[in-house]
Amino acid sequence: MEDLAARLGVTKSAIYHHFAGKDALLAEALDHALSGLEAVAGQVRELDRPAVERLELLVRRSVEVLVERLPYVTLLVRVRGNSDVERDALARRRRIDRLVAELVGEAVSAGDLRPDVDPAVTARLLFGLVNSLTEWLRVDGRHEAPTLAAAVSTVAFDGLRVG
Amino acid sequence: MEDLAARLGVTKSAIYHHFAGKDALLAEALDHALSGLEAVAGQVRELDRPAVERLELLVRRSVEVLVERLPYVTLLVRVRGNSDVERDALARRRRIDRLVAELVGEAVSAGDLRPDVDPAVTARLLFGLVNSLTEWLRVDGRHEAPTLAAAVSTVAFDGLRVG
DNA sequence: CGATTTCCTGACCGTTCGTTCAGTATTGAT
DNA sequence: ATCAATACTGAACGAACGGTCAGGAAATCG
Repeated sequence: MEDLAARLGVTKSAIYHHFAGKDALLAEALDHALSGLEAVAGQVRELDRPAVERLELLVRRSVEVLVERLPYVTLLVRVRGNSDVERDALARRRRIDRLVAELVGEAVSAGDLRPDVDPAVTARLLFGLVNSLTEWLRVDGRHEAPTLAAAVSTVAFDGLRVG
Repeated sequence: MEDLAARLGVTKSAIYHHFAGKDALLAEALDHALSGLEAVAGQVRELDRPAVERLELLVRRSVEVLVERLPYVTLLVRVRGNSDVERDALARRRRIDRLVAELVGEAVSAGDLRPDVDPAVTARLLFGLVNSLTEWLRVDGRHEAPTLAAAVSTVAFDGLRVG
């Protein structure tokens, strides 16, 4: 809170004028990440297309949300459940993860995704890949969201190897 | 330190009998992760094989080290550089990342990896994928290291899609 | 203009947490 | 049995940190 206040050029008290406490501040920030991700999840869920296509769209849109709301998603992926607020965020995240797992399962059943890798593992690797962007991405114009989304999608679905 | 002491069933002072301080403890733990990863990096570097093969071997071996030393690698990937010890660890990690980037570059030049994705991005996605295992992996016998290494390698190099 | 709400400061409180240290068992070698 | 090294405990210290509160500018409105 002190660092944050210093960065804002105000005192800690000023922050407490606008937010009930550290937790409330965290909750708002996490909600900004989660609401974006939940929006694309809902959007994808209602789509009347094969599971693979919906999954790929979910991945691409998630990357776009991640780029657009990078600081908030970065915060989200670092949450470990050390407080009620964090546990609530994890619960919301898990709901999205479940959608991913479902789509992977459907896509495997439909014969569009390889069945030789455990679907549960596939789902986790898929979003591990997406979320790993927060480890190095900087919004400096060097990486456009759609380009990055395409790269992630290509690597995940088609692999790095040629031929 | 308090939590740690409690978990060990001793007082905090007992820890300070064996370690100079929190930083020294962290340094040893991080070194245990880094030495393992550096070992496979060195092993791969000396191999006289095509870059793709060396890269794939590096990925598989890294997954095995990650599984074998899970708590330590988990610690490592959470380090952000908030102290000298953490910055030293990051520097060592970056050296390994550079090897990955070099191998990806070579493999692309050799025509074995797709050139339509920025090699720097490819390298980061590749190890983002590997390191994302720390987010959910639990060593409970449900996931054998070689199986997991194969899954990661398959997804990264051949992709999820069939055909 | 005055009144009220909004925004913010500065000082302070209580807790947490890494660390220190004097003293005490425990172990092992001679 | 003696001595010394080793392995701790318990109490305390001090800095860091989240949070509170009385009061004062600054903006807003009738």
